[in-house]
Amino acid sequence: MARVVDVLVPVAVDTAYSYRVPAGLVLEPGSFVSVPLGTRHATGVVWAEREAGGDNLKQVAAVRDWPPLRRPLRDFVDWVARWTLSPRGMVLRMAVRAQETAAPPAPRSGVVATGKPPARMTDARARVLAALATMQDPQTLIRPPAAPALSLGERGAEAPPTPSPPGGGSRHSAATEGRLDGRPLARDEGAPPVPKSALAEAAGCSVGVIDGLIEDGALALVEMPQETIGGDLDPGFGNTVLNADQRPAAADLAARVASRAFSAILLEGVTGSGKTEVYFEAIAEVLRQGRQALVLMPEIALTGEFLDRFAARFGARPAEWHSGLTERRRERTLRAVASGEARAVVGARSALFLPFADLGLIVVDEEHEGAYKQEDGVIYNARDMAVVRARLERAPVVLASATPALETRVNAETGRYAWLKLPSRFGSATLPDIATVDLRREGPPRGRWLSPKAIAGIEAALGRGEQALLFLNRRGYAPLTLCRSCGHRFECPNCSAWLVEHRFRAALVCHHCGHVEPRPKLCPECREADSLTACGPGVERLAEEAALVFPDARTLTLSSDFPGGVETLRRQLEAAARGEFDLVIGTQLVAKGHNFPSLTLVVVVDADVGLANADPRAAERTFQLLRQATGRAGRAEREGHALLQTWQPEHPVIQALVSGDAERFYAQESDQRRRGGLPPFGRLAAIVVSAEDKGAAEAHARALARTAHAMPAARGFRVAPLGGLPQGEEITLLGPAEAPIAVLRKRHRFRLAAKAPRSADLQGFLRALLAAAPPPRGGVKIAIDVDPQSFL
DNA sequence: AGCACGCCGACT
DNA sequence: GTCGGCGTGCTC
Repeated sequence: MARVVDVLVPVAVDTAYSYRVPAGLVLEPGSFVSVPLGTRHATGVVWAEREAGGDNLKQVAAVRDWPPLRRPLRDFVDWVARWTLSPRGMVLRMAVRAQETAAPPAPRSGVVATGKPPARMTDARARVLAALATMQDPQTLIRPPAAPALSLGERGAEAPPTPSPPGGGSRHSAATEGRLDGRPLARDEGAPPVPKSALAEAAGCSVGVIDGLIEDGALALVEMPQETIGGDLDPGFGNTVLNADQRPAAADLAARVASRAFSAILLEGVTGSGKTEVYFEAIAEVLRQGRQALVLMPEIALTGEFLDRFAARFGARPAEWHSGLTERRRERTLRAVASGEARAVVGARSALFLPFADLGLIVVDEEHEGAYKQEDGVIYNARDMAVVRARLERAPVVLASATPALETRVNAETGRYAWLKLPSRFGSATLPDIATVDLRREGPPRGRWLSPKAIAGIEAALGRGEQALLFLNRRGYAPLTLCRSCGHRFECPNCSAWLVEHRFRAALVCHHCGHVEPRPKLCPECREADSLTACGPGVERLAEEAALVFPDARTLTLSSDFPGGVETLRRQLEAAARGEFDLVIGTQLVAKGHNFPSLTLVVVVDADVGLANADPRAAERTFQLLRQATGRAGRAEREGHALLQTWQPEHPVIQALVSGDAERFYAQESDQRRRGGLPPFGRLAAIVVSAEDKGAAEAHARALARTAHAMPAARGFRVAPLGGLPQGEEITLLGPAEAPIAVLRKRHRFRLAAKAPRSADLQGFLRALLAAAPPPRGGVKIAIDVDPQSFL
């Protein structure tokens, strides 16, 4: 009887294929193998072994010498595939993509002095030798240039050396040497080698000069050990003094890590309460155990500040994982993660699929963030999948947030998650006091957006040498453009949303689908010239007003669509944090990005933005965003204030912000949603919607799409007739992470939405559904009973 | 996801 | 006459 293995291939198929194992080939579940697939070969993973014969099967072509995919990760792939209704191969693809695309690491080399004088001496050559002598002098040497503390690719080379922890210098080499794939290294006995590029920069010459010296025999090129990635972390490096709230929370988390068992914990703490320090203690415990920690971040691009804090606490930076890594760095990081060398990884949601050797903790920072949702391909919410992975790895998972998602709070209230609260700010800082400005009575004059109260507040803050933030979550110049003569409104041809004027770019832009058109001179409807009016403010327009009202203030306007990209944004945020600007104007990215030590006043220019959305989650979202934005004010010894400009000061969200009573707000909010027939939280559903006209149905579906959270494989479901609906109506079914997955039309027909997971499960489910309950006139309402935490 | 096969429009 | 568009269907 021939041996047979079932191999899952990273393509869009759900079943593992069977292959015959040639004699002498050693395979185990998790082994990476090359198998023939159609006309080509693919690298797949052995999912199961069998003894049964299969004579007409193709053969496994080869084994790859990659470390096998461990059981918990294989189980995770299966679980996520079922949950998201995706083919298992597509989920596997996410877990092995790194291996497939990564380039082998480039050998690192550096130069050392041979002591032999060069045949000819020039100015540049002298500078090189002098620079090398300085860089290799043990007196001036703080850390070798291969400093493992510097893990970020582009920055690694030029970043200043970090002081080494006491007794840490030798620890570094001990940690790096043993693990270099067994490759022999030309080790220099005394001075550490210096990379050519670094030496050239230090000497102020080109690499050519160094090559000349090597040619001459004055310098020698030697191989250097690879830098460590995410390793060399010291749990006792920068011990922090915790306050009375933090201490028990940190001890609780550390104990959970020590117990090596699964648990899910909501770590809820107001902005500035020191959540990060608390979960750092859990990471410290992971390091003491010699295991690995994963920290998920919603926006990895803007986490420079976090990396610095991490380095200050543990003596080195963690490994980073996100889409911006180069191929080589990706490969190095992957090896470090798989071998266990990388003890801590900070990453975007894709890091959840990394092949950790021994994962001891997952932290999901800012767990309420929408950025955790993957919206194409395999649709999932990384926050929920993190809980699943943690369970499979038998590790605790910490969900950290100042403003948890409603469903996470419900899970904490019902005891499904443990709940740690940090009620007060760190040190002497207190939460900012929040007041409203009633735009009906004390608003600005027509065409202006800053109320007298806001202006007075800003002037006072600037007068004291403090910073003020104007927060308006609306990009562009004006959200609506209309014709004064005929009333024509500019709408998007694709999605019927208003087109937003961007004056810097001289364009009208749809923020929904990205459609862009130039701003015309004439009204396209009535051909009238100069009749187009901008209505309402965006940050660009606010910047215009601020320049008028505060001509002397150093003002910075930030918006995610400004040219220059992430790097520019990061630099500007850092400059603002250093106090190089008096007045910062920005969209939600300033609410999240950074701490501003001298910021004492936040003016929310239009607190009603977002409240009018059809999105049933609008209130929750607005509460989270404004609480975060206003929380930027007041640090350390200075008191913070916030002003909310609003047309509806009595609105529950505004009231909750002013009173600071989050508890009551969350309670009201979940009550209200239950009464509105929305799925009770903690048991989220895929929803099929229906309404009078197609446009409204779609709008409603889209809004609900933002609310539903996940969908299991076709488990129990209920069908209820709506009745009395017009013929020809479309009904949209929502799936994992709130994506529309199918549109039901008329009677038994349905088509999958563009982004729908293409699994047999889903199609079979829909067919079964429609067969079991033929839609009544007009349509059906389908609620798929989903419990995203049903695994607990 | 790839990659084949397959059946209709404008080009060397 | 063929090169090539991307629609459909399959991969042990």
